[in-house]
Amino acid sequence: MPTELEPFEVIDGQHRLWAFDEALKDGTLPGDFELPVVAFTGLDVGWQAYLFWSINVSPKRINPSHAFDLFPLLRSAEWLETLSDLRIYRQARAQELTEILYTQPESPFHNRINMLGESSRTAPPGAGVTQAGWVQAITTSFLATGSGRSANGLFAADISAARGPLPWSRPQQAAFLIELWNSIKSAILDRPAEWVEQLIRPQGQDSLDPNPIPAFTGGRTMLNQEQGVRGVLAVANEVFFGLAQIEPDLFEFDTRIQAGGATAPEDVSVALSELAGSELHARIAQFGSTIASFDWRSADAPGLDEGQRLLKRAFRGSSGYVALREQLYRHLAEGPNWLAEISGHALSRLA
DNA sequence: ACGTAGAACGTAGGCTTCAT
DNA sequence: ATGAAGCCTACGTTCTACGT
Repeated sequence: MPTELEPFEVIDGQHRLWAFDEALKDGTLPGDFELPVVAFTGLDVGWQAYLFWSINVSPKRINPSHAFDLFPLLRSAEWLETLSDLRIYRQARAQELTEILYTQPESPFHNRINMLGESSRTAPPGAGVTQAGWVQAITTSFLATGSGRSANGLFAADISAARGPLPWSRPQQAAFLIELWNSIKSAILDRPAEWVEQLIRPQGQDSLDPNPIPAFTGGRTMLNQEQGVRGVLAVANEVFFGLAQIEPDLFEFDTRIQAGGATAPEDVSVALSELAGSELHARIAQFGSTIASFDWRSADAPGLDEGQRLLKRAFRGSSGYVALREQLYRHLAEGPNWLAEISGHALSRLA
C-alpha cells in the first residue's frame, strides 16, 4: 500500500471537485457529503481522451468540434482498430480526413475549416463549416457502412460481395476528396455559371472585381455551408460508389505509398499526383463541372426572387438534406451519360 | 428585437444479435 | 430455426445561439 497520495489527474468533473475543495478550505461546506468517484490507474493519454469524449459527447454535450479535436490522441490507439464497427472509429477516420482537408496545402479548404466550432466572428476567414459538420458529413457519406438504411460509403462498404471494400489508403482517400472539391472550385473559376455571375454582381452591373471566388469561399454560397458540404459529399459518394460497381478498374491504382503508419502530407501529395494521371481523374472533373453549374446560392444571397428564395430555404435542416440531394440528382441527370445513368438510379430510389 | 442556420431532439423502421 | 430485444441510422421537428 502506498503511504502517501500518488499524483493523479482529473479527467472530468474538475469544477465540482474544486468547489468541494474551496468550500472545505474556507469552512463553508454545509454538512457532510459523499462524493462518488471513478478512478483508474495507469491510463494512457488515448484512453483518457476516449473517456473524456464518451463522458461529454454522449449524455450532455460540449462543443462537438472541441471533442473531435481530441481524436488525434485516439488515432494511435491500437484497440480502436479492433472495434471497427464502432461509431467512434468511423468518426475518428472522418476527423483525420477533415484535418487533412484543413492542413493540406493543395486542399481548397486549406485553413478554411472552423476547427474549434467558434462563432463566425472569431472563426478563421472563409471557414464556413465547423469541424463537427465535416466529420458528420464524411461519416454519413464516404464512411457509411451500408448497413441498415445507411448509404454505401465508397471508403467503407463492400463494392460487391466478391470484391470487398476499396483497398485505398488514407492518403488516397484524402487525395480523392481534395480532387473532388478542387474540380468544383476550378469549374467555378474557369467557367462561371449563370448563378456565379448573379452572385458576384446581383444588379448585373459591371463589377470592378469580377473574381468568382466568393461563389466558392464566400458566405452566400451553400458550397461553404453545412448543407452544401453534406449535399456534395452525399451525392459524390453515391455517384462514385455506383461507378466503382460498374467500372471497378477505374479505382485500381499502382501506388508508391506505404500502407500503415501515420498519414504524412507528402503521402497525400503523392496520391494526388497519382490520381492526376488516372482515368478516374477525368470522371471527377466531369462530376465537378456538372455540380458547379447547380445554383449554389444560399437563401440569403442577393438577387433571388421570391420563388427561388422559398426553394433555397427548404434546404434547411435535415429534411432539407433530402430535398437538396434530390435536386442535385436531377441536375446531375443532365450531365454526361455515365453520370446521368447513375443519378437516374439514385433518383428512382429516392422517390 | 427578430430572423436564420444549423445543432439537438425524439422517433420510426429495419437490421443484428441473443436467447430459447 | 424463430421470435424478441436492442441497436443504429435517417428523418422530421424543435430549439437556440448568433448576426443583422
